[in-house]
Amino acid sequence: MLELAILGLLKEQPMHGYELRKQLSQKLGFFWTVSFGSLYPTLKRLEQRGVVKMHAYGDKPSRKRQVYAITERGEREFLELLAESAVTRWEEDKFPLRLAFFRYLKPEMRIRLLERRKVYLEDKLDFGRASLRRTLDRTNRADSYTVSLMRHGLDTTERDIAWLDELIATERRLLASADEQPAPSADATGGGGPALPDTPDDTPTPSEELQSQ
Amino acid sequence: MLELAILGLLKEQPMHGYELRKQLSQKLGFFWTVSFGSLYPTLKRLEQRGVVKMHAYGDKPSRKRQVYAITERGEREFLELLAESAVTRWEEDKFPLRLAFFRYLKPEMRIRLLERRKVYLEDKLDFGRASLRRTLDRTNRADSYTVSLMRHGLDTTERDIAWLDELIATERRLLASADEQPAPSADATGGGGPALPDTPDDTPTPSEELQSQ
DNA sequence: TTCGTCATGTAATGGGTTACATGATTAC
DNA sequence: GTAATCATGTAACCCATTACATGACGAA
Repeated sequence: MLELAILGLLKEQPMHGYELRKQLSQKLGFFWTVSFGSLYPTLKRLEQRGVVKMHAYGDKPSRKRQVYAITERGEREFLELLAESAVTRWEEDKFPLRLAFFRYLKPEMRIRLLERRKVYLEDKLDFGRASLRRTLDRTNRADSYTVSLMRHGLDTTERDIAWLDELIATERRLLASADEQPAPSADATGGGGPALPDTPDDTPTPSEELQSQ
Repeated sequence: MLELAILGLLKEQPMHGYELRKQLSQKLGFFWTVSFGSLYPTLKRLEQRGVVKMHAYGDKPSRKRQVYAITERGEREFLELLAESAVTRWEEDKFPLRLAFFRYLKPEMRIRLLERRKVYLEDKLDFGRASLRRTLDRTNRADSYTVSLMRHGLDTTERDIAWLDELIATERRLLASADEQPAPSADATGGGGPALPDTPDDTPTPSEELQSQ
């Protein structure tokens, strides 16, 4: 989780730890934060693994500032992490982070991940509905708090799925319009409202990234 | 988290570990599960702390079955845990569990907790809105996935708050009607639809539990 | 001069997980 | 007889946290 986030941010530009954390709080902070006690050791681990490399500024022990940059190996690992590979406990909390870096994936892969997520949520929904039914059957006077909680949970999951459906639909439209006119020029997405322009801030090409190897 | 859940379930009836986990999956499983590797050590810890006590059935090393029951100290600690005390990282994931045991709290305490939760969610909402604004301002073409994610997150939080408001309103109504006729008899909640009957399955008194000391 | 924020780190702890190991009992 | 489920546990690990420690720099 942390590793993916670090690599994703360093991909945009080299940074030192403190700055990294600030960006993390600003860009991903609305659903996740990290402490320094976790960040610094992780950076060292990443450096030893060779996915980032560090350059220290400031000769004195004071005024030190260790700027990290992503390496080529790092770029590769980032994409692997992002796309799937070591996926344990698939989602629930990790998914938003993935989505935040979706622009680095090919549309096909995006759709694949979105649909996987959907399957997961639908399973959750089924399980939740079964739980609710069981709870209501088990006794004529089920605990009202639990019931309310379950209903609200089901509600939320349903909305999550609907949201996913929108994302998937948009993605498909994008894919279709890209097929029509294979020229990778800008504003090919059409005018409509909630389209996904798919253009990052200050990062590589909008249409044809991914898969360094 | 686990401890609260264990105490809450043992409060209903004594059980052995395996059974405990099954109940956990059935009753709270729609938002949380535990592995045995976590459950058994926790039970031992709880026993050493004196909040549960164990009675082993089956003399041979085989056919063993260790039934745990909550102690009086356990009852006290349970209520403390449930009501607040050591509240770090207040909520987000712990709140649903609390709610599942809300019937053991006095209405006043319930309202207090619900409102605290609401404050937390409102802060989150403010923070989220600020993040979104910042993201949209920072560049004319913000990353659409992040934006969509943020909007959906805000949406979800808003609905969470609305749900909380309902719970709070119901709770207040309950409190008001209890004030009118101080007799703690049944069906004093009124007829209406989404009222909270507040009656557990096979647990103590419906209106006047809590605060053993 | 004191406070906030920049900047980096360590140590202890928390709260779980997965994988492994063991063995009895029940259902097919 | 064999597979699923009942039943308990241990060891290694994961991924984070909090609390602590250090020190420079800029602004009030």
